[in-house]
Order: sequence, then structure tokens, then C-alpha cells
Amino acid sequence: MNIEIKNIIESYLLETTSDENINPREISKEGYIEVQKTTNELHGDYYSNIAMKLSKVLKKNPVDIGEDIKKGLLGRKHPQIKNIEIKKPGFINFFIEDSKRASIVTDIIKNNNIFEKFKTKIKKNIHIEFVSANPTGPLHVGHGRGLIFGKTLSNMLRIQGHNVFTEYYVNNIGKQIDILSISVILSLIDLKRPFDDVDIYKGKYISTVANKLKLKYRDLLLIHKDSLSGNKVYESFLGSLKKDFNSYLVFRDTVIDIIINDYIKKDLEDLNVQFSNWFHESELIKDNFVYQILEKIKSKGLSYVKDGAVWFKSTKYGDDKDRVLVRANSALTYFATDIAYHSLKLDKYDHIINIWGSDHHGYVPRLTNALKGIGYDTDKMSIHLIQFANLYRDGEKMSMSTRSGEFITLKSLADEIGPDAINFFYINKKIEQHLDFEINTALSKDKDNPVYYIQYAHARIEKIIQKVSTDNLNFDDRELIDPKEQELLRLLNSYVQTIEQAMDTLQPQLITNYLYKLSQSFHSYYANVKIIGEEINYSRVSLVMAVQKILKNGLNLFDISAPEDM
RNA sequence: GGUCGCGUAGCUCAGCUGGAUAGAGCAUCUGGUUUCUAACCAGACGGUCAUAGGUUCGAAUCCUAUCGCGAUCACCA
Repeated sequence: MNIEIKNIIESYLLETTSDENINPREISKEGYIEVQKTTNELHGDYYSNIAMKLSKVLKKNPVDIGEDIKKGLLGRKHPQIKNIEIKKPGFINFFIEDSKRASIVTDIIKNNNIFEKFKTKIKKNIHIEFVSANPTGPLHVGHGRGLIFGKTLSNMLRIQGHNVFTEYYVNNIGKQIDILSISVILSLIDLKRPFDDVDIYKGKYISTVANKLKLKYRDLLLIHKDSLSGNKVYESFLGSLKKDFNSYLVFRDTVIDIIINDYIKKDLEDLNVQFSNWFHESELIKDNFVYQILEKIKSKGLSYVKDGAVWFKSTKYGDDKDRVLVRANSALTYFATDIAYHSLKLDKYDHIINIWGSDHHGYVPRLTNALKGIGYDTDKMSIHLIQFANLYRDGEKMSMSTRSGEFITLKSLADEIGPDAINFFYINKKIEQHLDFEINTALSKDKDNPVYYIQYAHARIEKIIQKVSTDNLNFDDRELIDPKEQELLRLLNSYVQTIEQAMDTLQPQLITNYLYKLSQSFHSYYANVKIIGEEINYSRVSLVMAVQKILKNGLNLFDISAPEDM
């Protein structure tokens, strides 16, 4: 509708204006004529600021310009426009015909696939990587935000019609993984002595994993217990372990498999998250792929050798210091494999999305510059940094460190508050904002808890629908004259714009805000206006049916249930 | 110190591609169920949108500086 109005204004201006200061090409430019939904019903349904924009070029009072436009447009009889008002300092407010505004109700009820409206014209192959938590333990509440955001983004992009490929990047090599393996080994041989130079993982799951491996490895490990027990330093422990224990790598992979399958994948299943693929970092090394990329970097003159290590010249791009690609002990850094991983993705997809914790912010330019340096178009890559979420219970902040083992698993939170609440609260705030998550709010069963509030609206409507026959809905917009009905119609009319904006800017919280507002408006309506009286008012039934359908679609988008009974 | 994010009501936050009187929930106070689900509704109270400049018809929104909070500055990932 706003586009219709925009076109009406545009053609009027192009036809009538003879002022040489107005450039027709300028007027037709995308975004020059703005028509937006009003936020206040006194201002009609849509408004345009074009008069104020033109006042400068025309050197004329914007209200006068507005009056001219109003006169011109009303003289041309546009059937959908009921009235136009000019308000200071120069807004042109459009009032839409009631029947036109109310037609949204039947539009929604008849529409079998509401999301069809949001299909994109340009279909892309999109790769989206999220969670990618180190497989060193179960997912904890700190991982929840990236997880839910990633899932929701994938849902939204799929609704837009893109080919979406979701991937979990498994860091299955490196120091953290060695520490994990050693933590399990220490548990296996009951050697609970900490190292001087490194903290081991201490969570309960470590002994669970160890127990699972007991039969297979215990005897073997006991043989080496004495030779290992003399070491108090992690590096030498690992060294002798790797030398003595030639199946160390097999052991390490087994530990990771157990953690992924017994913990991480189950946690994800509970939240209805499936990945198209689990990509193991080690795959990048297998066929020397990383070394090919390193060679590429070298050939561009972007790396050099110093102190036995290979360095990337990141200072060339404004970094404080150059960064290591290959360590002096010839081990690859995460940075090196990551460049390889991203080049692989950029080769294959139209667009790649990474969802990372905000603690990676300093890393973003480094990676981007390295990729740009070897010739990739990094505009095809977008990185969403997510601020941390703090969990509170009774106003008290809860800790979440994987290493110490004193963390709350995502699973235990899901068990306590349910997946609906998890799905809602993690995306209800924009990702740049720190998130304080109070468990009591998610547990409360009243207005304090927006999830219940929205679901309750849905269930209430369901009860109404069950009481009437909806086979023959006589809808007459003239019956919807109550201000609260008009408010609901306004909201229904804005759902397309809201969801479009949320999808285009990848901001799911715009939709949850909208759903809450719609529920609020419905509850108020419900309390004040009788829908089923002596006689059934089918126009009102239709109206709330449309509301319910939008609520349900919105909730489903976030994997939140829309209960029919509460 | 450099970099990134954030400072909006007592609390938790919406709003930020510049628009008209800055909005919700909680808390506090006052009302409302013989009625389609009170897990609800109606009302009151509550604001120098951190501060100071700038940009312009118009700034919570954009720019600059300052202050405050958080994150980050590894041959960890």
C-alpha cells in the first residue's frame, strides 16, 4: 500500500511540476519519495515527508506545498484514499478507505502460506556457520544466544527462499583439544594432580566420558601411568604421552566423538537445531589444503619467517602487530586454518555468514584482510558479533566457565524453563545489546513473561473459534468500528512491513516485539468487546482469526509452540 | 593506552535506514471477573534519551569529543 501511495505521489509530481529546480530523475530515485506507516492513528495510515524535502528546492513553505499536492491528488480520485490531511511542519497524511484497510483480514484468513509474501527475487546459496563451540564439553547457557540467533536467521533466510546451508565448525585439533584429552586420561588413571602451567577441564562430564572409555583404554593407560606420573608440566606430559601412546590420535578423536554425540548433538536436538554439516578442522589439513593457502599468502608477499615461525603481515592493514600463521614448532594456528576454511566457503557460496561471540571482534579485520589479500571478495562475507548473555536467578548472576566445570548447561536451562522460553528470550533483544536473562521471568506465568502472554492470546482466540462454525464467515468491514478493532486492523496491516524489515536487516527481535504488541492489542480488545454475544458477530470472529494466524506464524518462525489450550 | 559494543522511567528493556506528544513490562498506588479463559483489562505515578558541541526545516536516532559500563588486545580457539 505504501508503494501504491508513493507511485501516486511520484506520477503527480512528474506530471504537474514545471519548476526547473526539480529534477525528474531525482524524484524517481529509489528512496527519494518516502511513504511510511504512521505510529499515531491521528495521523492517518501513511505519511510522506516529501513536502518538507521539496521546500528547500522550491523555496516555499512545506505546508503550502503539501496543500498543493493534496488538492492535486484528491482531484484525481484515487479510490483507496479516503482523505488527505496536511499537518505542520509539512507532513502529508493519508487516510485509507475503511474497506481497503479491513481487507487485510480476509487476505490473511484466505492465505495458506503467509510467508509466501517474503520470497526474495534474488535467490542465493547462503552458508551460515554458528555455535561452533569447542567440543570440550556440553553446550552451556553462554552458547545459547548464538545458537538461537543462528537458527532463527537460517529460518528467516529459508523463508525468503534462499538455499541455506548450516554448518558447525568443529575445532578438533589444537591445544584445547589436547588438554581435553589429557583431562580425560587423568580421570581414567585417577591422577587428579593439576599441572603447573595449564588448567585441565574439571566438569563432571569428564569422568562420564572416561567411564565410557574405561574398558577400552584403562589397561593400556595403566602401563604408562608410572612413566607419566613424574611430569608436572603439561607440555612434557603431552610429549611423552604422544611418544609412548601411539594411538593417542585415535583416543583424542574418540573423546571428541563422544562429547559431540552424547552432549552437543543431544543439546541441539532438544532445541530443534540440525546442521547440514559438521565440518572438522582436521579436514583442512588432510590434503595439504591449508599449506596451499599459505603458499598463496606467501606468493602475494604477505608473509615472512621470523623466529622459526611464519608471520602474516597484518600490520600492513593497520593491526598492532603481525600474526603467526605457523608456530615455531610447525603447528598451524587457528588463524591459518581459518583462512583456509573461509576461502573454501567463499569459493562455493554466494554469501557466507558467521555468527561469533563479540570476544572475536579484534579477529574480524585480521581474517578479512587476509582473505582480501589473497583475492577474495569479502563483501560476500558478513560476521555477526553477539554480545554475551548473563544469566540471573533471583537477581544473582550465575557463572559460566567451561574450564572450571562450574557452568550451567543449556540442557539444564532448557529442562527448567522449556524450549519455548529459550527460543524467545535469546532473540528478544538485538544482538549488539548485552542480555540479562532472569530465569524467574521465564518461569513466571503472567504478563511478566512475554512468551506466555503471546501464547495466551493465541489460546484465547482458539477457544472462541471452537465455539463457532467458521464454514461460512460473513465478513463486513462496516461492523468493525470500535477503536480497538481499528487498532487491530492497523497492526495487521503493518505485519508485512515489520517482517520484511526484520528479514532484510536480520533482526528477529522486531518480530517478537510486534507479536507482543499484537497480543496486547488483542487482550485489550477481548476484555472490552464481546465477540460472541447473543448473536455471533462473524466480522469480529474473522478479525481475531486473522490475529491468531499471524501470531501462530510468528511463533512458529521461532520454533515456539502456539498452544490451543492453556 | 588502541579497538569494538552499549549508556533511554527506580529495575529490565523497545524505539535508532532522522520525523509529529519518547513507548512497554516489572515495581508502587487505584479500580475492574453472575459475561468468549483474570495466565487478563482500565487508570495513576514515573524521563535533561550519559554529557557537551555539530549537521538541518526537524536529532534518542547521524557526526565529533568527553565520561561511565562491558568485551578484546597470544606462537589459545
